[in-house]
Amino acid sequence: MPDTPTSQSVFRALADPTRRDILVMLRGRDLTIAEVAENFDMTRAAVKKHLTVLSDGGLIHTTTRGRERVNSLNPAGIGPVRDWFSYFDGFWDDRLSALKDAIEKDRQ
Amino acid sequence: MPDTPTSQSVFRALADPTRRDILVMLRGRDLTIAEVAENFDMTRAAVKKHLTVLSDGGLIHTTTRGRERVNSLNPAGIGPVRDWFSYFDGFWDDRLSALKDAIEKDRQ
DNA sequence: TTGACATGATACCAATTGGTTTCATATAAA
DNA sequence: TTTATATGAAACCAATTGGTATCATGTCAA
Repeated sequence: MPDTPTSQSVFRALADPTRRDILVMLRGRDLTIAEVAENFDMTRAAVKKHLTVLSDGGLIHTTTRGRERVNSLNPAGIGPVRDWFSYFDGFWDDRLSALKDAIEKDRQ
Repeated sequence: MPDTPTSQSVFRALADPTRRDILVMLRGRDLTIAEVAENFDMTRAAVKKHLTVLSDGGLIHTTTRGRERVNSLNPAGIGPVRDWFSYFDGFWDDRLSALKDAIEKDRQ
């Protein structure tokens, strides 16, 4: 049983481009480790490590199917990131809107 | 002039807890390097490095005020992250809704 | 059972990262 | 002008990271 994902483990998981690509891949369908590894120019062992980091971050979960391990996106995994970004509610959005308005105005 | 921030530079900037804390700090008001550094148990030089990474990621921008450098949040900086997450539009949200519905149903 | 396959786990390595110290430079203030 | 302040920059260091190769374990198939 992994620890409950912390903000740190999620942000860390998202920090690597290979891991972000894996997430995009899993968006379509669940994949075994070997299937994920086919898409990269690195060993299965390296891919396995990335999958472990993604799992620690709660962004995927893994089930056993015979001798295979099937990796799936965890839809709730993004939660801590959303939560963290909520610190900026009323900042990013407000200022972004203000920026858009300013650009609009500038065009006229 | 820094390079245009890539997804990678933004995600990398967000991966460190100190840097995320700095962003939260800057939410309230703009701060000089020394002011930011007061809040951490590390040297100004270390804080400066973090600020450079945040700047490379386009999450802050810096202006000169005499001998001081004032750091401010860049509201547009979060853009690449939003863009990347849009790969999952119709996944995270849909499945989260489905999950919520399932939980609701289970309660009844 | 025996062999092939899918994965787990470990040791190892080079590059990156987050931190330090030290020194140089530019601006403010006495 | 002299001195203190705020920052920039570089050299250096230990820990972490992303990768490899190797070997052990568990499962499927003939």
